[in-house]
Amino acid sequence: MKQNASPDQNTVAHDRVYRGLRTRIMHGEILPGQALTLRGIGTEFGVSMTPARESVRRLVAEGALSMSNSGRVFTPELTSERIEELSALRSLIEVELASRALPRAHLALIDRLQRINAMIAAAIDDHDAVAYIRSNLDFHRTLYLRAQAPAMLAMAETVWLQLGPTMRSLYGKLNRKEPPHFHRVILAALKAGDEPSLRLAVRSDVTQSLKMLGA
Amino acid sequence: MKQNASPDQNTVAHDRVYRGLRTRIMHGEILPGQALTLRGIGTEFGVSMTPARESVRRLVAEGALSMSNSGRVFTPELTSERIEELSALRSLIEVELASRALPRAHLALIDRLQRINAMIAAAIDDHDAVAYIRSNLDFHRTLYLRAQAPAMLAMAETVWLQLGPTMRSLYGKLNRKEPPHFHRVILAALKAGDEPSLRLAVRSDVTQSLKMLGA
DNA sequence: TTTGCACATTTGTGATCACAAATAGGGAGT
DNA sequence: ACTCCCTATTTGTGATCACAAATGTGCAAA
Repeated sequence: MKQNASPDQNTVAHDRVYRGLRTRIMHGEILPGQALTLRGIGTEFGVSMTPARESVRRLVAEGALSMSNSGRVFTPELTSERIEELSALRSLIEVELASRALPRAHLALIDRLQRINAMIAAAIDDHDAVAYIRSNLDFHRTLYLRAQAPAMLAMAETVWLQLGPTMRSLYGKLNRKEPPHFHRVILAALKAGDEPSLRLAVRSDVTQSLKMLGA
Repeated sequence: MKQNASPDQNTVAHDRVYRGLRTRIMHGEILPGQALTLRGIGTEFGVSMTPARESVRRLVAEGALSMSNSGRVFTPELTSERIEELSALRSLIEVELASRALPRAHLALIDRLQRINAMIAAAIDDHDAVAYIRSNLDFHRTLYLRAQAPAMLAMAETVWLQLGPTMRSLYGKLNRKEPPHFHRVILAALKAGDEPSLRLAVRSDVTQSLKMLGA
C-alpha cells in the first residue's frame, strides 16, 4: 500500500475529494444536518483519512460544513438571519459582477445563457431539484465569467456553497412551473445594454428566493 | 511520543498553527513571495507536519497563501488587477457593514473607535508598520462587529487576509504623518447618524490605499 | 574553465498507527 | 420495569513513515 504518484494538481487525492464533496454540497445533494465521517469519506473516495480530513477542513473553512466541538462534521442548518446575510452578499457581489460583464456580453454569450435557461426548464419538467440548482448556478456563473474578476467570482461561489443545502430544501417548497422570471429580464437587459435594469434584475433574481423563506 | 489530549477547540494543534500564521499574514509580517515549508512551520509551532499542512491548506483556500504546482507554498504577489478587485470587494462589503452598524453605534462605540485611532497615531509615530496595520484593521472590525452580520464580517476578513502581504509593502511607500483622514469623517458621520456620508467615507477610506498603487 | 550528469538533500503527499474522547449498548442492582 | 455504570465501538487528532518529485551540490570529462 505504498503507491504514491502524480503531482498533477488535478489528480491529487485531497483535491479530488474536495471537489467531489463541494459540488455535491453546492448542488444540494446532501441534506442539511446530515452527518459525515472521515473514514466514510475516505473509503468512498478510495483514499485514507488524511486527504479526507484536509478536504473537510477546507469545506468547514469555507462555511460549506459545520463542525461540533468534538469534531463531528455535518452540513449546517442556517438560521434565517444568516440566510438574509448571505442573500445580501449575493446581491452585492453578483450585481457588481453582472455590471462588469455587461460591456463584454456579446451575442454568443447571450445565446449560451438562453440554452442554459432551456436546461433549467427541462430540469423543472423532470422535477429534478439537483439539475435545477446546478443549471441555475451555471446560468449565473456563465454570465459572471465574462466579468474577468476571478476573486469576486470565487467569493460569490463561496456564498453559493454556504447556501447549497438550504437551496435544496427550498426548491421543494416553491413548486416551479417555468424558469425564473428575472432570467428573461436579465437577458433582455443584456441585449439592450441597459446597465441599471440589469443591476435591478440581478438583485431581484437573487433576493427572490429569500422571500420564500420569510413565510 | 504518543501524547495526545485536549479536544478543546482552542488548543487543538492545527487551529493554533492556523491562527498564528493567519494573524502574521494579515498584519503583513510575512513579505510577499516569501517561501514556507511544512516542516519549518511544524518545528516552529512544535507540531508535526499534519496540522501544519492542514492550516496551510486552509490558508491557501482562503487566498492568504499561494501554492505552486509542486506544492511549494509562499505568500502571493498580487497583480494590480487583483488588488483592484479586492479593493472593490472591500468597498462593497464594508460599506454595507458600516451601514448596518450605524443604527447600533452608540457613544461607547465611538469612544472606542477614537481610542483605536489614537493607537494608530502612536504606531505612526513609532514607524511600526505591523502595529499600524493591526490597529487599522481593529478600527474597521470594531465598527463592523456592531452590524451583527458574522457572515459578512468573515467575508471582509478574508479579503483583508488576501491583501495583508501587499498592505505591508504599501505602508513603506506612503510615509504617513497622521491617521487616515477618512477615519475622522467616519466618526463624524457616526455621531451625526448620517448614513449617506458614512457610506461615502468608508468607500473613500477603503479605496484610498488602492490609489497609491496606480502610481 | 565550463558543461553536464549523477547523487544527496529537501520537500510535499498520503497511508498507517496509537491514543483520547464521545457515543452506544448491555447487564446488574433496586 | 427502570436506572446507573461499565465497556464496546466509533470517530477525530496528530505523529511517524515510505515514497516521489523537485532542487541543490559536487565531481568528472571535454
